[in-house]
Amino acid sequence: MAVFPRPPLPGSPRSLEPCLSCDARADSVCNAVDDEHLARLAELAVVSDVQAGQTFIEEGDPADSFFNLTAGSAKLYKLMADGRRQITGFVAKGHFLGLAVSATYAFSAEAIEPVRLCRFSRSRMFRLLGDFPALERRLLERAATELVAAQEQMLLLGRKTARERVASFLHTQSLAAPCGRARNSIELPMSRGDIADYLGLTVETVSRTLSRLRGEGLIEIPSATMVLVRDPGRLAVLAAG
Amino acid sequence: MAVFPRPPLPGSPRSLEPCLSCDARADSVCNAVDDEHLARLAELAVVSDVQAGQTFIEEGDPADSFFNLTAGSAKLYKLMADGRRQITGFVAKGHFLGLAVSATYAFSAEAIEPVRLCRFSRSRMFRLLGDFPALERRLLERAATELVAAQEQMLLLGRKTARERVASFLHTQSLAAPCGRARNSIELPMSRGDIADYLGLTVETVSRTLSRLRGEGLIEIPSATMVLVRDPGRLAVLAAG
DNA sequence: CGAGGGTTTGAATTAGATCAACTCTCGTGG
DNA sequence: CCACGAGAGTTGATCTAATTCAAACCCTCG
Repeated sequence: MAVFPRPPLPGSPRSLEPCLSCDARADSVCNAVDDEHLARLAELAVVSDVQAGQTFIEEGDPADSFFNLTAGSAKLYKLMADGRRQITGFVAKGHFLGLAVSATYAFSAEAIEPVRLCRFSRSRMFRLLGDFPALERRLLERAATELVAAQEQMLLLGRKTARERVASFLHTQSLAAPCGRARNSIELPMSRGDIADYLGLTVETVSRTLSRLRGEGLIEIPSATMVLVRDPGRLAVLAAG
Repeated sequence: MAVFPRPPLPGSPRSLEPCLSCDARADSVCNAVDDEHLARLAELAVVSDVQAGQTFIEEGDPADSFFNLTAGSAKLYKLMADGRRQITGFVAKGHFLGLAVSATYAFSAEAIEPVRLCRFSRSRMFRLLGDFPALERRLLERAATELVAAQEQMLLLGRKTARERVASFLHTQSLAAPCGRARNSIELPMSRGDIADYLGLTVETVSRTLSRLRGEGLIEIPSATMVLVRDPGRLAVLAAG
């Protein structure tokens, strides 16, 4: 459970400080803006906290804001009328949200762990973007990166077996590990249900598949939220099909 | 079979003309550049033609070029080692390709119908982009649009039934119809195999599902490459699940 | 006319879903 | 401290949607 040293006061006077000292800055598009101009960005940002389990973007709502996630983690998803859900991604510190061109959000977002985020007015942000080409470039790079990830996920969802999907997921998670964590140790803040909805499977299949991988000595599962990769090589091979 | 009035001569002197008179310009990111500056763009463009069935981007190859598709249509896809294929999108006139941030292409591209395309050196293009913020903005918009489409496709691949997938595909195709075509008439330049690899299904399932939709009076199939939507409303409902 | 794609249809098979039971964990309160 | 309950996770048995295997059926083109 993350604890925030500086609980945000809604409507509190904005200052440059939160941006300069933001520990998500290095991972974020914001670091395309140098210290001296950061104030322009900071005065647009409204910081807010979101509890675990709370939805902070609702698909179909007017897309007024950009978001920058500065702490915690969240899931992005789309829902069908009957409740079927597809999680399109998990996002962590430094991730930028709300690039949508349309007037409404194309997905929902819900905090998995307590989240802190910077909210920017879309219209003001767009105006600002004109003055910061480096920032815009960074956004373009991010979008391109996400597009590549999305294509990889389409391959997974369209063509991989359950086994390959779970292996791919573990493989990707182990690569995306925040540095300074034990090698081959994967933290899974999301539930099995979330993993299932991300991989286009059911909870049961995810659970069974994990158990089987454990039975084969590829991984260990010391607790439900932690996986140790015993054999990264074989896992990678499995993931690739 | 499209016939090009002006067969490109490789190495032919580049002029502004091909850009000014390009009939893909209206659909393309290029129209963010006004007439007087178009020359800057034109001098970077190398026009080339690609036959149907020919691959013009190979996954894993060095990503040296951007492409702008000015005629014809193509499929983008990823392959697994054993030949499984996921088509991540079909692209037509006006589509921009090759935004990848990494040093290599993340997907392959193959012409479905004869394709004409403008090739731009990535490095030169990026340099140029600095002088044309409107162009860069347009790229960002495109990327965002594609990201939204990709999320929709993930929902389809992860959570929709075969019936819903085929209905969604027909629905989307009917919306993306080039204007000036008969309402409710869908041209399908791609094969059943391509559709299957796009929807994460087999050829047989696609064929069976189409037949069933026809049996139910939702569509007509006057030829393999043409579908008439009899009941767009019910199709849309089906597509949504 | 016949060869060879692409497409359609049918029968058998199976990976994963569904349904159902059980376990584990963890927080609450007696 | 332990009993209890609720939710998440696991495991087993059955079922089914879609795949696989197999056989026509078309078009198109030489």
